[in-house]
Amino acid sequence: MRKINSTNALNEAQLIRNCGVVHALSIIGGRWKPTILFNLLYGKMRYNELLKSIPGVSERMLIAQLRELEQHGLIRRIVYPEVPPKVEYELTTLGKSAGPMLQGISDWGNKLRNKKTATTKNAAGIAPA
Amino acid sequence: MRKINSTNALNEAQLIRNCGVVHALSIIGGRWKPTILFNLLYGKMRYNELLKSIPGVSERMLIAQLRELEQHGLIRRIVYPEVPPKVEYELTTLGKSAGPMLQGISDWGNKLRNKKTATTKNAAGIAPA
DNA sequence: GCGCATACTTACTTTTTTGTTAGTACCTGA
DNA sequence: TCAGGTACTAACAAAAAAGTAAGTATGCGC
Repeated sequence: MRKINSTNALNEAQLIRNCGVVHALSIIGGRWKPTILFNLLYGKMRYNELLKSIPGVSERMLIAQLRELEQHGLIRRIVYPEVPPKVEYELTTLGKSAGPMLQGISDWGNKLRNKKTATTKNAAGIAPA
Repeated sequence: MRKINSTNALNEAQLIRNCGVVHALSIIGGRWKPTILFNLLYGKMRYNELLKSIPGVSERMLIAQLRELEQHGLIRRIVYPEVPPKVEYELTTLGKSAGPMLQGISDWGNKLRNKKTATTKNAAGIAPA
């Protein structure tokens, strides 16, 4: 849980106030949020669909990240009063507005990875597996 | 320290491989890196200058982040063989290439903050301090 | 030979994030 | 009445990130 008076928390709060990047990353950063957002860029998804399409997430983590994204207004939770339950998640306008930025970050990250692979080519010019 | 076989580390490694955003954030994310990079966008800086211009960093943290940025090839460490020592840090080409991306993230973060402030206006239309 | 300045290291503690496991609630159809 | 499907929740444990405090090396000027 967060200790609001730890140096750690105070530093973070101050950086969030002063640095747009830190602020943005506090909202879209973290282990699973980028992947969740990318999934939702293509349209609504149910909880179980997300769970299956993100290899490695635990239910706890998925729910936690969804809750945070919802609190920050990036996604909307749509509950259908059925049994068995049905819940869908979709991006809000704000969430969609993060799309180009995410794409920009993704492009930079991928370019970097390709560059690295290229640099590590062996004599035959074949990138390692 | 990192335990290379923890689920945590394995999940991270897998996401870094598959998601450009996670990959990029593993390099430019974290508490202090964005601020360091922004400082260096304007030119070379000495260790002590960085320390003073980033309120709240400890020496340990600053050094650790500088080392990581150096290892990832975003910055270059220039040592002048003088006494007292003089060390400068500057962005490499790769580091500079992160500039527009950082700006994009920053813009999104700042826009979000302004929007929030605007929404929290009181009846007189004056944003709270 | 002692303190000063710079750029770090090291050992250790606290805080935060992430993961594991075992539940809960609800109605349905067999 | 009992398993099945869906979307969670809660208690706890492990790992990672961040912070604290004290120390190191070097040559210079006094």
